[in-house]
Amino acid sequence: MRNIAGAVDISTPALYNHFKDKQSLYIAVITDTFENKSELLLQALTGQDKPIIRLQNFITRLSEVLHDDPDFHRLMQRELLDGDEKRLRYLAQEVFGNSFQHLMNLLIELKPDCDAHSLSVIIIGMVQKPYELNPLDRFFPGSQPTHNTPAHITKQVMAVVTAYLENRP
Amino acid sequence: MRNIAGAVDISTPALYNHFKDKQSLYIAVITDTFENKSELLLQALTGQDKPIIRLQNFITRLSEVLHDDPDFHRLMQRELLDGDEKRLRYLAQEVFGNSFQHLMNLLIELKPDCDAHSLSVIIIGMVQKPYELNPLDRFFPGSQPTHNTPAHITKQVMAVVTAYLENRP
DNA sequence: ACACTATTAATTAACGTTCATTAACCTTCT
DNA sequence: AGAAGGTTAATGAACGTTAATTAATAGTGT
Repeated sequence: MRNIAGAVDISTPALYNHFKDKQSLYIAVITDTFENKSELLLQALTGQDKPIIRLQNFITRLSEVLHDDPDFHRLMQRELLDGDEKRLRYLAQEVFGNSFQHLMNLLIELKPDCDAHSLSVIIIGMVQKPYELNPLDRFFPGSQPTHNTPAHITKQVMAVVTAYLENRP
Repeated sequence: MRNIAGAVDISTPALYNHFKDKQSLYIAVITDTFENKSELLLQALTGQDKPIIRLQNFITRLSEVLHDDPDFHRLMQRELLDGDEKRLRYLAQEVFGNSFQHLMNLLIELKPDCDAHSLSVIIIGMVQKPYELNPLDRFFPGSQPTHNTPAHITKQVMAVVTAYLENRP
């Protein structure tokens, strides 16, 4: 609370005129941050384009969001680690549930016999992990900063995913 | 420190007979935990089997490790979020660097023209994300506990990866 | 137009906890 | 004798929060 107050140049108790306590300030931050982002993702998934293009738009958008706003990513990871049940349920149902459902529908359109749920999780993992691993990756052999741009990630992920979607067993 | 002391049934100051301070206790925990796991992964990658089988062994092993020891996963995520540069360098170079290098070599064997670094990160993402998303996923539509077993994850990830590896453009 | 009042939002000072850590001392083996 | 490992009590810092007070702003009756 002292740090936040300092960052906006007011005294610590003045914060309490705007937020009841630390918990409700935190929830306000979470709500504001996540609702903006989920709106962006939903747009990409529900456009007028062909399914494969919508998938690509989603991957690009998710990648951009993670790239442009590292705080969003950190906040998400922190919630996944330590969020209590109530907040996680809110995030799952009210914030990201809709996008996740649309992603699954999209994948079923593209490959009717696929396990849409598992595949959705896997795709999110492919996109997000480069950013997550970044602090470690900097010290890995073969690491290049260009590997963490949305364009590069989209290209790589799409290559893998389309190979799977077009694969007729 | 109080909690840890309580968990091993000694008073808090008694901890200081065994660890200089909280920081060095934490580092001891990290070192112990991660060195065990990286050894397991390295074994899977460097066996006598055919490359594709070694890849599958790696995916299975990583999945098992994450599944059987949730504390390992949490510790890893926490380090990625908040670890200072020194600790991250140690983890990258001394603990996981070797495995990462072997994973890249393996992928180049399987698909010489691939971007081994990006693909390695992507594969790790596919395996790890189901566990990472688990707290949220429980509230998603279509979520099933069986989706988080090592066997299921290995199957799904291998299906996607082999489709990409076998894909001849 | 103007005094009166209520609300909002800021300030300084302080309180009560919790936390990691240390000091001083005791017990028990070798 | 002394090293190892335990205890209780105390210390100082950091943290979230409240109390008491004050300055500024908006609304209202005259």
